[in-house]
Amino acid sequence: MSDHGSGKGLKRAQLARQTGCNLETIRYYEKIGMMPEPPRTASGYRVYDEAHVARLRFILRGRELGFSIEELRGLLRLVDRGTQTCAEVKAVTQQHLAAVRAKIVDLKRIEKVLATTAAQCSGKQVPECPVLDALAT
Amino acid sequence: MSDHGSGKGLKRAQLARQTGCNLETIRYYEKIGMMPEPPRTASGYRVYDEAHVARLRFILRGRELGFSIEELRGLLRLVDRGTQTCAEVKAVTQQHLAAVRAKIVDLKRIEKVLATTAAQCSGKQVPECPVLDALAT
DNA sequence: ATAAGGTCTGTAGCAGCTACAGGCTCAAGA
DNA sequence: TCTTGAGCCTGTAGCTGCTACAGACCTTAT
Repeated sequence: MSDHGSGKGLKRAQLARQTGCNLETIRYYEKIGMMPEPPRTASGYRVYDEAHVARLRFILRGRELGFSIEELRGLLRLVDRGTQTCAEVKAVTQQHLAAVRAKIVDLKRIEKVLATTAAQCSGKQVPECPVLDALAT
Repeated sequence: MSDHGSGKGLKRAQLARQTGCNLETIRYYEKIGMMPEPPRTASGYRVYDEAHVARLRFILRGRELGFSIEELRGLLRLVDRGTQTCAEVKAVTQQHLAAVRAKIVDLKRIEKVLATTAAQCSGKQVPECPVLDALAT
């Protein structure tokens, strides 16, 4: 009763390899309901198909773009419902885009402080340091 | 045997107010060794002085600038040793600056993808959406 | 005397994974 | 056939940096 890999199904490690996802993360996404529970072999091994590959790719790509799990859950709900509209998806995306832009602004502010402060450092073997002064402010 | 607030010492809530730090975070910083254990009143209340205020401000400012706890621990070790040099501090700072810049680059890339994709959305009540296509890629 | 507030402790929770330990199962070699 | 080693299974603990309780004590005001 062996179910060795010549059929169409993928085992977890194969899915991981195909998508570049960490092995354990796949199980995690299943646990939190982002990935559907796949069918199992008689001995309990998970068996994935192309739809699983596509969904996992979707999730990973979304994460790469910085969507939170909750945001992705929202998008996936729309997709799963099958009645999503471009308008709905666009709204989620633009909200996320705004958050990304805000983060960029924040980091640029930080960058400026760090850069100008570090530029004032003598870099010498002396105890006085403008960075410490800046932090002590 | 009351130790009410007319002396120089601050209680935890007062330190929190003076620094803008969350009440519980102070205890957390103590637990992880970022803040020294302050003296206590006879009944066990923590009593802080100006040095504690300065140190907490240092930590909070560092966090604001995105230094990790470990990075700050490094800086504080240098400071506590009392023999830090400008060169040492500068090294930590520039390393962090590089990380911040890398994050900015990353977010800008993300921003571009999101912006250009969202710009292609019709925003209509139709199921097709370029964002979903982009995610499915 | 008592009620309301502050403080104390330890512990659990958040995001988003990642990494075990301990036990099956499976394919292949001796 | 037996055994070895890899792979899979489960549950749970760890990571970062907090934040928020619960339940017990202390302090202050009335």
